[in-house]
Amino acid sequence: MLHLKKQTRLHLGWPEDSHKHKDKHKHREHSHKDLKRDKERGNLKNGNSEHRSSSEKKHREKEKERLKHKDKQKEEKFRSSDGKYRDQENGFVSSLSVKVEEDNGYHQPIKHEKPLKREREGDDYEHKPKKVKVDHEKKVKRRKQEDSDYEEREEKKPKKRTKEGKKDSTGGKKKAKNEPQEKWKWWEEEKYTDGSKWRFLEHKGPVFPPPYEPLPDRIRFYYDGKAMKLSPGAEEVATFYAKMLDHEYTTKDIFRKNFFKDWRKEMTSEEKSKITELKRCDFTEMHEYFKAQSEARKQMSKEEKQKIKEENERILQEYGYCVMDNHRERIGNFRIEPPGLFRGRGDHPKMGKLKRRIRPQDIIINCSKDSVHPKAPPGSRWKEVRHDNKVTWLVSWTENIQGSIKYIMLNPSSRIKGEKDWQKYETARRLKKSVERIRAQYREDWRSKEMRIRQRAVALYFIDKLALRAGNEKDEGETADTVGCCSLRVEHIRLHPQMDGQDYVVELDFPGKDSIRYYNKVPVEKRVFKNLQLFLENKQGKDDLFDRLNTSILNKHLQDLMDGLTAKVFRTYNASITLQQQLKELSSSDDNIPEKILSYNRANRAVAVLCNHQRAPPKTFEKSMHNLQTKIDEKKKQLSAAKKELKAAKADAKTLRNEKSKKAVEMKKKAVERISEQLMKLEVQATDREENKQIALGTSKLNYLDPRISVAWCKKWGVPIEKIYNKTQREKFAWAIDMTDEDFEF
DNA sequence: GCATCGACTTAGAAATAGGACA
DNA sequence: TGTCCTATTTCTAAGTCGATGC
Repeated sequence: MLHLKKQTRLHLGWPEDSHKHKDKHKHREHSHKDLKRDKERGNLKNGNSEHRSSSEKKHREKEKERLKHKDKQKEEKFRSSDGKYRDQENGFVSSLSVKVEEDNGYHQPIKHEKPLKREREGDDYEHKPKKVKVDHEKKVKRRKQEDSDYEEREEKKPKKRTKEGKKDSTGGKKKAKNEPQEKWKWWEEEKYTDGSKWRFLEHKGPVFPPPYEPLPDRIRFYYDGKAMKLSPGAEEVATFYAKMLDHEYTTKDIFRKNFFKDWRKEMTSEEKSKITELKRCDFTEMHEYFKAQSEARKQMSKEEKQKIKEENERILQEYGYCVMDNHRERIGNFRIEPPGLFRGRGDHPKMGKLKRRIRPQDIIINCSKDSVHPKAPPGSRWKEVRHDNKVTWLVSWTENIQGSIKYIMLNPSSRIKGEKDWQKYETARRLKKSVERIRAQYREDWRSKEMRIRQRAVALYFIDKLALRAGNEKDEGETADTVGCCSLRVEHIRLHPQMDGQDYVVELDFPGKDSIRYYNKVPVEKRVFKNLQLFLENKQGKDDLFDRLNTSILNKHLQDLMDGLTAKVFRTYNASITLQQQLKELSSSDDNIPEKILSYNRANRAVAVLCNHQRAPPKTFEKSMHNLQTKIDEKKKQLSAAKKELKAAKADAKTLRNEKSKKAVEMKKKAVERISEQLMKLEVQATDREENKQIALGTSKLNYLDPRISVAWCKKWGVPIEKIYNKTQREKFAWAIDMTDEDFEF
């Protein structure tokens, strides 16, 4: 059983490994600290474990025992202190002021405009009985039928657009809210097979951030201690910095340097000649002003807050939805990113640079030719309006930091996202069928005569076993120095023929995505170890470990092994299969709902550890733990008092020997049991929270775990789905919730 | 074969909402 | 009713991977 202990990296289901290295693979730790913890607490149960304890009772006793002796030692930090990786300490960021949009020539929500044309979900859609799969022929037939339906519908469109649209301007949301049963089951329909993403797309375009509002005259900027009025352009950029004064970013040299350089570009020549050093600038008055503003916002009356809320809701209704193929779908991010200072993660060479304001002439609109095109704000034009139904985005622009394209796309609850998500898990399930063959293949390849094949095989082993990311090459100097599997360098790996009583231990230590540190010591098979030794020969720290490999080569090979297979499918597969295995092992019919949920969270946590999903400990973590501890202490006192009372009652019963006193004993006994139970729950909660301190569950839940596993589990064990998925998550996974039976197997 | 681009998914932090509690 | 926490939502950076062009 998985005991109440710190989570360690799981051992995935590896038959070949287990028969060859049974004992060694027990220790697939996540870090030094986990290694230590494991030693202290025994290993996390793994998928192949032969030591599954059968009794839940035993488990609970052990749990209690462990809790009693819980090691209070502070956790060793995941991150190294050499500044190479992201410091996850949260700094405070002063929030931007919220302003009501004004007409500045930019797009802003316009009241009482012609309402968005909306055809209710299901208007034309013929509801079909629930089913999980449709066979191919049927699918094609259906899609064809739909296409002709579509054409018919499209013909009717213009009329509806003007008439019905107006009539239905505000009713849509209410209707949707009141009648959730009307939700469109896109998963019962056919997918497009021609590569197109939609047939009809209509939307209102993006919402621009409010224009810059100059500071009141009383708020001054000081240079060399002297007040100085800045030009509006320079002042705006200065406010970006002023707002971040409390943030750790402003202590970083690169950030300051980049900011100052870009700021000077916005200055008048006079300002430029005066302001030559950042350290002589004093933004504190501005900073205080924004802090006061944010405070004032918090102090707003209920009515004021309500008004803002209503206004936001109105904007959401108007701009937050589009019509795609006859269905009103929620847009994910319909607001244009406001200007500010770039917050790159880790040691990002561009942090602090000015992220410029996006104007309508920067924007490309994508919509149907025959839709009502979004209007550019008065006095402006879009860069382009195109009609590309081979893509899913509605709006795009090029950002000025990396020169990359940003998009406005649909919400995860939309058909277009959901279909893709579903497909992703189906690919992972196909991998399940092929994984043994693929593993056998790469094991064979470890012995290849060709170096490139050996490298490919060892890299794939890491991707499979450790759920590493592929690791594309990155532009040096343009982004933070992070790596994935294929881009690992010599400096990221150490080989230990023997370590902590284990043979062939590989120590991995590198900055991964978002500069999150990956640290792991893992015993590998001898052949892998020998290969790694070979790869390292005559190389320096900065050299690539896999110099004959890149993600393109790897993915091409994977494509040959299985249709649709890429490196990231392994992460999805291993995450989902781990969840399923863990849920099987941890769930017990003896458990009550909270205990079952705890098991679920543990299974989820096992995946998060596997995928190295870390988070900064919440700012209030220590405090909240302290509060919980206080509750526990109080409960303990209560328990000892109850025990005393029980003892006294027993003594009474012994002397009195009557029914009443016997009853009293029973009552007191029950009280003791009840309080014990409550205490245990609190302690479990504390452990759960402690275990979660630096682990983020959300990412895996949202992106890696086939929701059907969770839905099936909920159904099987009678756990309400709401306990596992919140509203947003239920919307995203509506397809899985609707189609999954309790016997679903990933 | 490579560099670059474009589209899309995955990611943690920050902002905000809302519920528990005094 | 206000305050404090936690949970949820929003935001946008940072990945993956296929297409394209030379």
